[in-house]
Order: sequence, then structure tokens, then C-alpha cells
Amino acid sequence: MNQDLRVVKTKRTLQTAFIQLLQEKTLDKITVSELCRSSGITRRTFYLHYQNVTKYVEEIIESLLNELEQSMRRTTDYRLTTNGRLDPRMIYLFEHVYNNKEFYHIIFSRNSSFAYYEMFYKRIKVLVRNSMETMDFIDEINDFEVSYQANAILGIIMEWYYGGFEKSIDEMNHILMSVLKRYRVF
Amino acid sequence: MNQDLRVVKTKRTLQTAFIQLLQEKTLDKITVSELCRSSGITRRTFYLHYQNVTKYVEEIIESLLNELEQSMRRTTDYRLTTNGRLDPRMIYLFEHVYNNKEFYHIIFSRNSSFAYYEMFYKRIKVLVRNSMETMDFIDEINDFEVSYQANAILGIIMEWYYGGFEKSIDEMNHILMSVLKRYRVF
DNA sequence: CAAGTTATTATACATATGTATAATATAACC
DNA sequence: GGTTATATTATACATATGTATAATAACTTG
Repeated sequence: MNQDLRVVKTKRTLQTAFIQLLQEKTLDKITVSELCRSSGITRRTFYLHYQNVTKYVEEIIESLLNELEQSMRRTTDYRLTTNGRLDPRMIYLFEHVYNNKEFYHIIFSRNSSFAYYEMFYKRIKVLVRNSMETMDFIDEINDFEVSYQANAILGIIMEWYYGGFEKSIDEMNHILMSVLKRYRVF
Repeated sequence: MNQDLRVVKTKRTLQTAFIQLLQEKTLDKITVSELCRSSGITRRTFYLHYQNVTKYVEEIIESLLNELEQSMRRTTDYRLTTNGRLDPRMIYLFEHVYNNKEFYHIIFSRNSSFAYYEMFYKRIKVLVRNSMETMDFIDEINDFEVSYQANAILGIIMEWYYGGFEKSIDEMNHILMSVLKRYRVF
């Protein structure tokens, strides 16, 4: 029992119009009315699916982060030796961010909802926690330590964003690794 | 040449109404119209001073952070010996957050603008940078390292927020110190 | 393919936003 | 204290939001 074809079509045209509008203007200037005008659906239809623009974007960010999780899971095989408190495959994160700049850009935009950042933060926390769990020399995982590490990584990505994502993925990898080494995180 | 008395009065009544409304409902439910109804000023007057509710709140957060900076500057005398990469007086931060919970709450709320978090982040970055500058064994300050440390601290505060600020200031001090010690940040 | 289900539309309404103009009230200043 | 400067108001307008109802169209299922 799949989703109704009409719904699929509606969401598809909505997505196309949204991506299009995002290239013309910043997210905070995109209204429900305009989004519906562009995609040729009624506002009523939009509200039957989403509460507002923010909730709509949350769904987009959600699938972006699902994709991130998938691509990080895939890299498990290639993962470096984990001889410390933070799993070095965390660096594969930079790859996904760089390849999806335009969406991660939304998360860090001044006019965006904090909800997007929170979603990102919570995902990274899960990754950090999972990573710590695989390290047998850690007796007990401290929630605050997880938050500390997770948000620290987001700090580096945020700085990358402020610099217009000019640094390459490799440079970012190197930067993170050198900071982690300095603090003997692993 | 001080500010016009009329302006002062307008902003004062606005502030009173805002604080009042904040106790009745969450920030995202507070509209310009309602804020003006409550404070007895015209919407036109509001728009002569601020672009929208978010910009208005930004001004409030701005002065909150100014106050934070002041109170941290005052603690310079009492500061602990800085024998490492991060100034331990950073812990006085918790005091200000706890004593102004209701405002810091705004910063971390899902429906808030990311602008508030950004403001907080940038202030903490300045503190971290200043702190690193006083440590003579640091040859050159790395921007990404500053972002890493600054946001890491925000991660701990955010976790405190998610726990409803239940932990005491002293507990938070202890938590931060033990994490910093583990990573030999100082 | 027909019957039943449900997504979408047309239309409307109360309220909110952001901007504009002219009139009025209030503060600043000499 | 009277004049000048300007903050505030009253009113209005085009557009946006979120919700509601009944009618229509499109899809699903047997």
C-alpha cells in the first residue's frame, strides 16, 4: 500500500518549485502563497500536508540527514582504526556536507529556524555516542561529553560555512584531525 | 543628547508587555499585533523601531549578552590560574545562564530564529579567543580551534537546557572541568 | 471497468504583516 | 514659554496566514 499517486505528484511539484525558488531568493522570503503559485497547487492542499514553510523544510532536512546517516554507515568498512575516544570516520561527514552545501546552508542561515540546527545536532550526537560505544576502554558514556564533542564538530562545520565552504574536504579532514590530536580525543 | 523621552517610554512599555506575554505563551505565538495591543502602542510605531518580532528579540538578546560579557569581565580578578589552552573562568558563564534562564531559553527554543544562537556563539568565540591569547605557550591561534572550543561549550549549555536547567551551577562547573581535564584542554 | 475512497480545488473569512500619508501630540531647545 | 523638531497616531491598502465547507477530480480496489 504505497502513497497515493496524487500525493506523490503534489510533493514532487512542490519540491521542484521549492528548489527553483531557493535559487532565486533566500529561504525566509519564500512564502506558502508563492510556493503554491509556483507549483500550481492550492494553498489548501499545502496546508493539508504541512503546517507551514518551516515544517515543510524540516521534512527536507530530515531526509538530508537520513542520507547523511546512510552514507556514514556505508563507510564503516573503510573506517580507520579507532584507537581513541572519537571515531575517525567522523571525517566522512565533511564529504556529505560539501556535496550538499545548498541544503546545509539552510541550517546555518541567520533567518532559519533553530529547529534545523537542533535536528543536525541530535544526529551528530547519535554518531558520537555510537562511536564512543565501540571504544572498549570507555567504561561509562557521559551525556555532557557527548554533547560537548558533537557540538564541537558542528562548530567546525559552522566555521566552514562562514568561510563560504572555500576549504576543501581534505583540508577540513586535516583541520579536524589536528584539533582532535591536540586534545588527544583519540 | 540622550534618546527622546517618547522613545524611551515606548520601548519601556513594549518591554513590559513582552515580558508579560512571554509568561503567557511561547515566543513564536507572540505577534506584532498582539504585542502592540498589550502595550497600547500602534503597530506603526513598532515598525518605526523594529523590522519584526525577531529583530526586536535580537535587541533583547544583544543586551543580555552584553550583560554576560560585563559579568565575566568582572570576574577577571578572581580568575583561576590559566595553565592551559582554555581559561577556567569560562565557568562563570554558567552563573549568568542560570540567573537568566528565561532568556537563554529563547535562544535554544525550536521555534526561535537561528540568529539568537549565532549571536551567542559569536560572543563565546570572542571569550575563547581572548582566553587563548593570554596563554603565552600558544604560538598561533587557529580559527577552527576557537570555533571547536566555543561551540563545544555551547553544547554543554544546550544539554543543560534540555535537562530543564535542573543541574546546579556548581554541578555544571564540575562537569565542564572534568571534560576539559579529560581532553587536557588546560 | 465500475464503485468507493480520498486528494485536490474553489471560494470565503478573520486575522496578521509591512508599508504609506497626513494629522496630531509631545519632547527638545533657545 | 513659545517655537521647532520629531515621535506617535489614525486610517488605509495589498498581500500573507491559517482554517472551514462543499464540490470536483483523480486514484485505488475488487
